[in-house]
Amino acid sequence: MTVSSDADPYPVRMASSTADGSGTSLREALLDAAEIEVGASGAGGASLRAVARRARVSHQAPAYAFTNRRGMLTALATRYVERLGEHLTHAVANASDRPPLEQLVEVGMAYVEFSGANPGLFSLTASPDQIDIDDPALSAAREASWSILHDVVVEAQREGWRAHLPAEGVALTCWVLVHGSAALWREGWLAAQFPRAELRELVRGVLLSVI
Amino acid sequence: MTVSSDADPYPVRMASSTADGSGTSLREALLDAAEIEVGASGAGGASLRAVARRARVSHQAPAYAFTNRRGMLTALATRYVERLGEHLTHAVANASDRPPLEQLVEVGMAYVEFSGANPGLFSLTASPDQIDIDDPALSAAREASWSILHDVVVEAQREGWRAHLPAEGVALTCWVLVHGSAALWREGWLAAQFPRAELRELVRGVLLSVI
DNA sequence: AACCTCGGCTTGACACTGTCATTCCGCACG
DNA sequence: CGTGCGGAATGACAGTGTCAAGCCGAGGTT
Repeated sequence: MTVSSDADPYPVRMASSTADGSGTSLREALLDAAEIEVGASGAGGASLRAVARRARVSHQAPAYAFTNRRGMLTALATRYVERLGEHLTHAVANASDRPPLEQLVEVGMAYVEFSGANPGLFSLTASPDQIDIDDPALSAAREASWSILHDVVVEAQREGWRAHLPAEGVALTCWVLVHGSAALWREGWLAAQFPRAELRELVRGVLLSVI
Repeated sequence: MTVSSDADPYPVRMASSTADGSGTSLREALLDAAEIEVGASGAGGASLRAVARRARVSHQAPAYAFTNRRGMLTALATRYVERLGEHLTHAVANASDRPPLEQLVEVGMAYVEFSGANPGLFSLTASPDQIDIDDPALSAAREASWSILHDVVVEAQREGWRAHLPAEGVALTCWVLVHGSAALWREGWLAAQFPRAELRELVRGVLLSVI
């Protein structure tokens, strides 16, 4: 049931110095394994030992690298939020030649699409009992993503859209809309009321009804 | 570390017939225990055996009653959503003498307040890998809660508010707003940008900016 | 060259968990 | 009086997270 017999348990170990840029250190390899594990078994399904097996290291290596299961999942959530930020940045760049309000919709769509493409990681990020939501790196990644949306809102306000409202409040409303849509979809609330609705169309409708 | 020595392991067992209304059957007692457990240890912290110990039954009783850990958590999430519906109903009733738009705000506030008062259960409901989001009872409870909000929206539209838009879409937008606010708050996204903001004021602002 | 040191990883152990299989027991019915 | 039978208890087992200890090779010191 497990692996075939016993063939060289830990085949390769690279120099740990992590100084050169040859390959990512063990932490990155473990996060890669954890991401696959989360994608396959859900947010709570990534066990330290399963990750260790996939990365072909000892069962304690992930716990040593991240101090904790919680630490490992927090690092994974952080990486997800960082990549979310990159995704949003690309969305803004791709729509840079269009009016700011359409850029805003595009950012929102990118947010929802990215969460829909990574349901396990999205749920993990939404599991305060599995990760440390006060982790500094995670908070920094969140702020980076937030600032992207915030800048687009400021740009739209410069064109007169809701210019009389504070940018933080407007950006928060937009953030709430896209995050709420993604969360409701993921959690199954929309299956009954909107059975055949595509997430993309649904969010576009919600966004446009407010904008 | 565990319980003190060994004093009569399973003190009381009531007739299982569940026919009369003396006390709730074992299922309800187990759900009570599970709710305490979730409140203390988070959504993922409620183990079958901890629930069994708290309810003073054998370690297998919860699994037998709910077939599964997943089944137990699904039943708990269902009870949360049912109570959420009751809470929303009360909020509507308490604001029945006010204009529909204010009723709408009150329902939204009630939603957020209820989730804030039960953070563990809210997170549980938002954990698709721990519960069965397609469970019929859970879906029914969701639809009941949804219909409350939907009715308030219809009432507001009857007064002319967004009367030209489909009620489902408007209600969805409101739902997304309140759920998104509650989720972002719970998941720690707002701690950095809005450090001293109270959830209640924050949601009121978001709701009013859209309405 | 021999020795030490130390960080990164492994090994071993333990309590705890979810689930399967089996057993127990009170109660309605023949 | 048996006698099923269903709800619950007991036993067992593989997995899991984490603590503690051991290993081992690279780098410095003498």
